[in-house]
Amino acid sequence: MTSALESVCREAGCSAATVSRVLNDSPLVKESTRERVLAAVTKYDYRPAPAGRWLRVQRTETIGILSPNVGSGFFTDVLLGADAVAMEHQYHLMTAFSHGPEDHQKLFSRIIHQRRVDALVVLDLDLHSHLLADSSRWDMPVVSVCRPAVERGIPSVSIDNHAGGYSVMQHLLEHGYRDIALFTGPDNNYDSRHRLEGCLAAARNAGADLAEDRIHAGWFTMKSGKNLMQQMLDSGRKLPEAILALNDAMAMGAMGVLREQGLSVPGDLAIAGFDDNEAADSLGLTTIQVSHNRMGEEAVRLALAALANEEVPQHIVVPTRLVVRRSCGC
Amino acid sequence: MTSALESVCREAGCSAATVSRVLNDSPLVKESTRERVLAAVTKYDYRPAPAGRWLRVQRTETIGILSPNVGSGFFTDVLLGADAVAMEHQYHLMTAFSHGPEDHQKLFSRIIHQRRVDALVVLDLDLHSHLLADSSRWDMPVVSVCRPAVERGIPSVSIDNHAGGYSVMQHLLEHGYRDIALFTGPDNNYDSRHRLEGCLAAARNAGADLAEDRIHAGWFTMKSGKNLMQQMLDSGRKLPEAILALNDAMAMGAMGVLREQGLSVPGDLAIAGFDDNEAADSLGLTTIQVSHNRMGEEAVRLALAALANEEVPQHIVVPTRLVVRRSCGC
DNA sequence: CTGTTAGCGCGTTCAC
DNA sequence: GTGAACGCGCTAACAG
Repeated sequence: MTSALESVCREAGCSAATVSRVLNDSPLVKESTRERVLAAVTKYDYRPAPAGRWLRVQRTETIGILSPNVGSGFFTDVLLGADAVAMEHQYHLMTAFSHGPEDHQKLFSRIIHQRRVDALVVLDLDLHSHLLADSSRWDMPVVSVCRPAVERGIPSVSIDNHAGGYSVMQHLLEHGYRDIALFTGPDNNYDSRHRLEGCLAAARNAGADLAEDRIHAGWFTMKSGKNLMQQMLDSGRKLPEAILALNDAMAMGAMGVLREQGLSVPGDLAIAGFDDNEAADSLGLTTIQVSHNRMGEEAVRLALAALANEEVPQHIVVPTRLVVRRSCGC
Repeated sequence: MTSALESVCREAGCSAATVSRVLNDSPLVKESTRERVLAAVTKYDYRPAPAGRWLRVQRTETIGILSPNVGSGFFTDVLLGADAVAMEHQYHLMTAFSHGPEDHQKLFSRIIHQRRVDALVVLDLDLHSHLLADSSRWDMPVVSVCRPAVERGIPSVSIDNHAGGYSVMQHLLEHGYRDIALFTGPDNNYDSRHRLEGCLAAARNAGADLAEDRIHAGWFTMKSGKNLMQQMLDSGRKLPEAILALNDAMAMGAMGVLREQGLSVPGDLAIAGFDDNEAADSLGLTTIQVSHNRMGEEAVRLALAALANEEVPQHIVVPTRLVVRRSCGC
């Protein structure tokens, strides 16, 4: 059988090794030879099969991206940033989604243990699970996004949840609101906890006390925002002056219920969120903006640096920014 | 060097060939041997390196997914459906994004010509570009999502834009609205054209004529929805009774402007969209729902079928559904 | 500078 | 049923 490579060798009058050198930009090739080879490569439209290279160099030059969180624009934004950086470095991304915590194990073994990729970026997975137990045996760089896991020796990229919580709370306080209700995420949720701490710190600094029974835990979903709002209305208790939802999805859910009840935002009640998701602008929602794009970029940079055996910072914090719209009363 | 495979062979007292047979579920292995091998595999945690397999079988068992459209939940939904089906069949997805039309060429050559994947699902790319010229030479199954390319011999998955346009328009007409403005996408946009045709058909059937100067072309972005709405207000012309935006993003933009101007929806003006995106529910937007998930699933099914040399349908149309909320006046 | 050789780790004959 | 031998396509090491 006459492969394309053989044809190229014949045409260029050289061996396969030289063709390989030319295609890999080796400096050890005479200019005239290089030109002959490139001409032959073009003529026969020769493209090296990557599997051969993979086998030889023991690398796939592919980065996997694993995520449970695909319902919102968040994932998509991170992915786009990650893709851009991977692209620059001739790397590819492979995506995989866990369809629930039970799936993690299966995914990890398929992706990590099969060594189908060189490094792994993990989005928002609970790395404190048993999977982490043998992280040292993975023998593969893993970067965590949104779940700092420094104590495990896993570099991570996260956002400044504390500062974000602080500044949005501070803004509401500056409006003069004192009776502020908080819709948090699950108690054990990393983002929720840190955002909450930021809020409480801001309240403390302003000499405002947040009543414990004004803190309501939800699930960071639109539906749970709806539920919390509905419960608050049903309780018959006086409404707070403002609601601070620790993510936009819950804020959106709450706004939906208020709209249905004929209550106006911010007329009857101010609202603020956290995330600055796609809908925030059209809803006029005051919120905290995070560059998800940037998170993806930093994550891939960390992964690539680790692959190159460079020193990598253990933890990159991407800054947040308050975006003031009308829902807070501005 | 003592590889994990050698250890397994020694432990199980057999050759590498038998280990391979066991791991590939070959029926030609005695049960007792199989058990010994599996035990050894577990003991040494042996996992075949895929690169060797890829090289041997000339397949990567990976499906690439290529998309320019990552700003909304749409992409994410399709990806999730695609992932689920790929997963079932032990396939992986590799993602790549074109950052503008100039990029397509580069991406195609990296992904298709390098044969890094076995098949390619292309989202929403303009396949009528010059890239299609040599589609027959790709020698790789390509499935198009959102851009039927039957005439090119490329199977595709798309939504029933015509029926969707028809039913949402019909609904507005049933409300009694006659002066209806349309916000369309770019004139050359496939979805926009077909949705528009559906709308016009519905109007025709109802004996309602749509004035040409009530049809405004935008860019399917929130911003362009804002602009069109603002222009309409600035023109001083009497507002229409309803606005039908041919995607939700533009409807959201329009609603944002109306809110700023103190106009109420549907009080002063009814609005409907198309897509049923994430924010549609909280905005109370009447719209057309499409199962993006399903599109991803069908696309991967088509790709896998083509890889198995099965007969594949040339065109799968995913149905749409009218979702009635409050913005239309219901 | 270039060619020859060898081997990456599998799956697959073809003997036995 | 099983093992030995081969080769997938490429690149690193060494020789010249």
